[in-house]
Amino acid sequence: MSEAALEQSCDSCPIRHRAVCANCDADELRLLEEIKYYRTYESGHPIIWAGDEMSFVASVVRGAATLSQTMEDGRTQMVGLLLASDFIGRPGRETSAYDVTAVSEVTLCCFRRRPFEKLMHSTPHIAQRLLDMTLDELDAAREWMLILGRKTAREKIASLLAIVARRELSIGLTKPVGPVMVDLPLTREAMADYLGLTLETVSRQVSALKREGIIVLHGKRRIEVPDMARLIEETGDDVDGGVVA
Amino acid sequence: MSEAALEQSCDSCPIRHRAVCANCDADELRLLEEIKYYRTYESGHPIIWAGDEMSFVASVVRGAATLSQTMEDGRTQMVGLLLASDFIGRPGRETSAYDVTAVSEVTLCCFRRRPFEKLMHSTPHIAQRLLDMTLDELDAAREWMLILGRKTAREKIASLLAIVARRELSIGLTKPVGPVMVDLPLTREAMADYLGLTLETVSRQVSALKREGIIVLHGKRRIEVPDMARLIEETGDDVDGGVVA
DNA sequence: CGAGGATTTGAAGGTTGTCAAGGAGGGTGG
DNA sequence: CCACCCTCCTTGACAACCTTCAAATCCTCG
Repeated sequence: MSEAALEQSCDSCPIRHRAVCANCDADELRLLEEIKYYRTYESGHPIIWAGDEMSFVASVVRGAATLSQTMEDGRTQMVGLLLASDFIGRPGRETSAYDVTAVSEVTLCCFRRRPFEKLMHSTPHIAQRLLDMTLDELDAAREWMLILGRKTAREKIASLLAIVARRELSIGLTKPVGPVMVDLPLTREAMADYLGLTLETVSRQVSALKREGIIVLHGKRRIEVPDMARLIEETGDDVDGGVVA
Repeated sequence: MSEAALEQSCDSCPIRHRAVCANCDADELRLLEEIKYYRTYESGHPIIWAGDEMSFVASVVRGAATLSQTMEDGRTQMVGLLLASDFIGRPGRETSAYDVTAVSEVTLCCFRRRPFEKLMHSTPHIAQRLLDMTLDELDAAREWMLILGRKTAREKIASLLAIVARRELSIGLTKPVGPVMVDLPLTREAMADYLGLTLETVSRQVSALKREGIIVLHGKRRIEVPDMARLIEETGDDVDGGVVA
């Protein structure tokens, strides 16, 4: 990791209105700024290992990171995909329960843990926002449980693409009609760890969707979805938007 | 469902110190008592359907309920097991995202949703406690993701039994050493819906664990674990307590 | 005792995992 | 500038685990 020396004001922060600080007023922001610092991690590098002491909690400012668990024999399961504005760490807990890894260059806005916890008690705005974000994450985790437990390999792939596409749409990176471009910052192995599959199965199913024209690959990581409705049919979900996250 | 006419005071409530009201002082409890009422559901009966308007949120006082999602073609996945002191509903959301079903006779302590939401804003103790509980649920959901995505059928069964056993231990229903008795309020089908398996596979794996002496059945739903350590070996988890929930 | 649901068990088949080899792309050094 | 290497990806053959389909047994309740 590298220390980003620059002091950056919260006013110009790109995640100011979506992160854990979204509900804070000017005074509260000032308190946060006293305990915050930036840190950048290179793609592929670890941010925290499971069991490590967490000296900070943080917001993802830019880039993507994954949350994963690994069993003794090496089987690993991703349990979260952290994008801009997502929160890392659990107030009140000393150590991380998961591995956190940068999957692209990631910039974090870190808060020293102890002062942050104290601040949470004195400023309900932070705790309120964190509760909302945690409830959203819980819904997302439960949607994943359905995907992991009950969907076929093909449906899993389609679901992952649909979820990422939907998120890109919601941020406004693409228009809601016509072909959608999806930038997947994940290797085949990472996709497999997400979906509870092997990388070979992922590769086969991606190839199948490509053969059938449901997706078009532009390079390995850039995917075009000519017809979003057709992709969503492949997810197995209720067509009229029954999905949560 | 049936209305439980009895007025019950919070003072004698069995979940007083573990539910969403755990952090409340006497004054706050009085406010809660004004908007609370009890309701009982019979085993097998629905409490809420996904998409229904939620007029209340609630704490489970007694019994067990499940949270589940169902796909169009009938595949269902359980995403939560609600036991005594667990919270039902999401403040700020009008409708339920999941089916909630009683799997044993269940008594709920219900709060009308609107007043509860207002109370949450004025009394941080409630929001704080709810945040803690939600973070615990998120950890539990993520543990399930590992189970669903990466474990074998045998490991899944062992994990489910271990989780319920651990929970019974934490409530103090059994002693931490020697044989542990687990009361599983789930049919084989419900277990299957939990673990992302078919009921036949569940039955086969339970039989296998029984044959090998890792568990002893007393009737269909009551399970004895002679040696907890041996069961935990079968879960595939790190032996020295690496599991969260 | 009979009915119906829950559970167990068996046999066959399919989806996904495992093992293995080869291909594509990008960066480095001669 | 090109050969080489490394990583990621693709594809094939086979095996394993789990599901599906089917039937028998157990259990509870009227």
